[in-house]
Amino acid sequence: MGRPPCCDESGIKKGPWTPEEDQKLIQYIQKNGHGSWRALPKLAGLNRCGKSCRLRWTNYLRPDIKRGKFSPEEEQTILHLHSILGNKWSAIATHLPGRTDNEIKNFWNTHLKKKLIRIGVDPMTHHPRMDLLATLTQLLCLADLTGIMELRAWDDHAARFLQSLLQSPATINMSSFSSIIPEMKPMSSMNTQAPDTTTSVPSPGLFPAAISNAEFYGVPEMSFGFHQQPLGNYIKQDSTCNDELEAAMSTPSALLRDADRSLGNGDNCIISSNAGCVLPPSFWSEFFDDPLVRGPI
DNA sequence: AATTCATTCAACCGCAAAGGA
DNA sequence: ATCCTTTGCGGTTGAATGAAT
Repeated sequence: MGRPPCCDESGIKKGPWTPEEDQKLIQYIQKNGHGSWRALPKLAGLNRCGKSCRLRWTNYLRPDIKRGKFSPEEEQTILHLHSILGNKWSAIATHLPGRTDNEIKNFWNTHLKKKLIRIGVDPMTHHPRMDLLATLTQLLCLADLTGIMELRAWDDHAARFLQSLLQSPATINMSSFSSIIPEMKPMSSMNTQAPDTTTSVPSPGLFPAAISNAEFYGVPEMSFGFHQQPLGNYIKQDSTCNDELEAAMSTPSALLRDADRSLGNGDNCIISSNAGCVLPPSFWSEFFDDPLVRGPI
């Protein structure tokens, strides 16, 4: 025999709460506090189990609950904390006043997770989807795109970005990124150990230095550090970035647009730096304000 | 206008942790 | 140390709603 469910008593109501039930619960708690949740329903005159009452109060009726859409700042905080804490919704909720763990969990599952997938980032590890990137690079190598590029049907930046990808070895390196975005710091300039790029599967979460830099409340920096090793055949870490690529990646928006064009306006865009770095909040503001990233919500 | 499909989110379930006897 | 009860958490479900056909 397994453990009986908490609400197996006959006649105990389940499902959506009525306004009358809400009122009873609010009035009781305001007058007496919740006390023992198990005892509460009887005392409050509710035909519900204690668990259901607790859930209704903490997720909906509590007076300090904040309602409405999540702000971009809240989005950033959730993304950041999730990259460190994983699916610890209650822990994440403690950093977002007025938001419940349930609300954050729902928001994650219905919006943020999809958004990360759309831009080619694994929502669990917060690393780029290397399988997608590998496929893209293979496709680019297989496809004869010379004609298209000569027609200049795309803008120069996109075409040059593609060209640079197709070069073997291509030339992208982290020092170039830091010159593109002024506030961005290469990991190598920080007092940290470089990530282990010999492993094909990146360790979950952010690089240690990025974590230690993250002061949750101020959200001073967001990490954008990825392992580069699986791309090693195509992108060499110790070579220099060409000017065209720098220009193409001058802003997050441009970077995304170019990536999207490279894919032929597909759903998945891939952004990759080939070494760890830390980006300032301003980067992410623009990043997630971009209609291409935001998508139809 | 009717039907189907997709999305959202409140609520539930089961498990684990915490706390008290 | 062990058992039992209560509380909290995370995953999942399904009704309601909106969008597409």
